[in-house]
Amino acid sequence: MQLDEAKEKFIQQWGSLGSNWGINRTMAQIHALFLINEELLSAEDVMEILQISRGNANMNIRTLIDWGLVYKEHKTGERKEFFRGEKDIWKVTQRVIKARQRQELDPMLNVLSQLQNVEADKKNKAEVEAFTKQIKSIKSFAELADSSLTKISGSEENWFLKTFMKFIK
Amino acid sequence: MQLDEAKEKFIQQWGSLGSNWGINRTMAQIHALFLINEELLSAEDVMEILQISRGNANMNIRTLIDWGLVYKEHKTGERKEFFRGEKDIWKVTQRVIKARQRQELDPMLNVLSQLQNVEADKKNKAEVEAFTKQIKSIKSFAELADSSLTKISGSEENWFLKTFMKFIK
DNA sequence: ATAAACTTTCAAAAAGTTTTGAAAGTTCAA
DNA sequence: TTGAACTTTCAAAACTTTTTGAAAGTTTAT
Repeated sequence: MQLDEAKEKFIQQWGSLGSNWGINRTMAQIHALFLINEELLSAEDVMEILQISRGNANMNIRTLIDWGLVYKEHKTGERKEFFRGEKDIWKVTQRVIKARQRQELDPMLNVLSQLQNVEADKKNKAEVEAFTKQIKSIKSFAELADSSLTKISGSEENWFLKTFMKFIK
Repeated sequence: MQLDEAKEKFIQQWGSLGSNWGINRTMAQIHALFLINEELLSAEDVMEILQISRGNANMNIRTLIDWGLVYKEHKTGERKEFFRGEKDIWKVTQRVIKARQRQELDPMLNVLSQLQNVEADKKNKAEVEAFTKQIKSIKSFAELADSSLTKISGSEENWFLKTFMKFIK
């Protein structure tokens, strides 16, 4: 396979992976581009390489910066902003976990807490009890997942490798 | 909060969680309904409770059965098919992991393998080397994730609890 | 203070995904 | 074998999300 073809294929695959996981395709594609691109790129470069509009490129680069997956950089003598990607796939994983944990798990835990307080009356006592029990079990699990993810996203790669290497036997 | 309101809220939240993670909203809502519903339900019941069409209900119930999150059951004397949900949130997690691993991680690993064989020529030797190195590192990580997930999805809840309890300190 | 060079926003358009419901298919009791 | 009772399919419609690009905003060198 030729290098250009391989790059294209990687970008497409990463894009479709993202889009299957609720991350917009273009954002994932821009991220893929930065993962395999050694040079600094401007917003304009990204627009050209991926054939996307200015607004789209800008918005998604901003989000990638927010997530800590892309860094802003200045070339001396240039007005334009340049960007480079975080290349370390372990750091990438940690930052994606962090962003999505805040976005999804936190609101879920919030709702689950609210749902633990359901009023019962004579008629539906048993049903309310069953509901409350199930919500409690889901909430406990979500809390376990939450702290596991927090631990993972705050730890050194080395710790992770050691732990998981052991644990996958 | 009243029970009905709480159920409704849970179904909505589970639906939006699903839809943020690339699982269609209705499928997640049907799943939520089965998570908190003790009785057997027919396709018709699901249609009525969630106010969705026959085709939609049928298609998503089938997928939930495929994933191992809903079971088909027969009531004696009834022609109609009835369904009940898997209630154990740990089993639910394992089965979701398995389904999505097959759907997403396997194709990704596949593409990454292909991308390791890029032809270099005089001109772009260094660039090809950098690309191959990065792909290799992404692939190693994906393989680690894959085996971790396989281990998790094949293990007992108890093992999981013990391991993670220890590990979150 | 100006204007050139850039970045950001946002409403409308396009693209993508999900849902509907009528029609086709299947199953089962008689 | 029939037909009633159900399940499944699929093309079109509805809905949701993403993308565009022109206009507004910002920054910087002079």
